[in-house]
Amino acid sequence: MLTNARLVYQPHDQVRSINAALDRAHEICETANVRLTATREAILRLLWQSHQPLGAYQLQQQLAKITDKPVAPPTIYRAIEFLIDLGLVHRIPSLNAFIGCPFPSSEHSNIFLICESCKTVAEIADNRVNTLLETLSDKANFKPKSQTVELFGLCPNCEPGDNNE
Amino acid sequence: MLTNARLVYQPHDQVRSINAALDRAHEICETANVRLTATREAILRLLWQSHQPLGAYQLQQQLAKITDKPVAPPTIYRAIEFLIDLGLVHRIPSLNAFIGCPFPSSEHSNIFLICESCKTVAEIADNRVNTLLETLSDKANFKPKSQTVELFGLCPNCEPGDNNE
DNA sequence: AATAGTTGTGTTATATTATAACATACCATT
DNA sequence: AATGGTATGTTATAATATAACACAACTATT
Repeated sequence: MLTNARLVYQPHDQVRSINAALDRAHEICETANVRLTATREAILRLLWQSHQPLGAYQLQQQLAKITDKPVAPPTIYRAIEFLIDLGLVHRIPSLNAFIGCPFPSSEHSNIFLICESCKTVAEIADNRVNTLLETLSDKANFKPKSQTVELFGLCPNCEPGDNNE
Repeated sequence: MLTNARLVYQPHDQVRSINAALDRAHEICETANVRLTATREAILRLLWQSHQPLGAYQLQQQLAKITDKPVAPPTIYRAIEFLIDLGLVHRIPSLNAFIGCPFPSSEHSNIFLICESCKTVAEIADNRVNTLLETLSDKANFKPKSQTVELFGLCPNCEPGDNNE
């Protein structure tokens, strides 16, 4: 099982992990022979900085603060699309929002743990889920291509009682 | 495993199954001591008739055809919310659309098989998925309350080659 | 059957999310 | 510096969803 739950739910060295991730993103773009432009990188950074998913218009506002040159929705959506195609960002359909993918490049199954209280989202990848879903699809003669799994509930920090030990 | 896949993917007696389902819906409402008004029932019927999920504005259009008295979005959304709360209808977040639940009242896990070609949606309920997701949540100290699982792919009728035998 | 309380709908306006269409700028290669 | 591809700017608008308040309809009790 692959997960960023510990990272998300506990304090850690944000800057360092983000820089490492950005390096990784640059590599990925180089390999794919596409450009991680300033706007795209800025949006990726914002999404990775936030453990809460951000909507397109939230991203627009945040960008405005940093770059003083306001950016219009189409640009935001185009950058997001670019990042999603590379597997660097995920869309969370039930929230109309986006979040940085903690383990890009790994083939995985997009299981999101969405905290209904603090809105924090962690991600899990687990092959057993894929396997099981494929088995079930098979029985229905359905050929799955991709999937989204969203769990709504309470993260350890918001769960009353025995918190994250 | 509970599923309506066969029903969705193969021709069957629509009218009869819908009437049975509506009877069931009336029962449920009676039990819950709430009212299945004309608008609500009409929307439920439309959703059950369609194996493709319908958006709120599509429902509005379809309703307009039947009732000649046009209904505004808030009414549509209110009816949908009502039906969702009763478990008679599901929202499919990635499509911003709604679909009738084939097995209301059963506690289940909302696994949607969404055909990318014909847009048909079948539903599966399977406890193993729930169990597995609960196990994974546990490891991350996450307490799940509800979930949505969406699979995108091809239904047997759209899958090239060996079709639904 | 009148009343009061609750629930449902009508109505208007508007918020929020997302995209279409076309123009311009940027960047790499020749 | 001309070309072709990629990225962004710009304007307008589509599509989805909700807020706020008024009115109507149903329900239960008198």
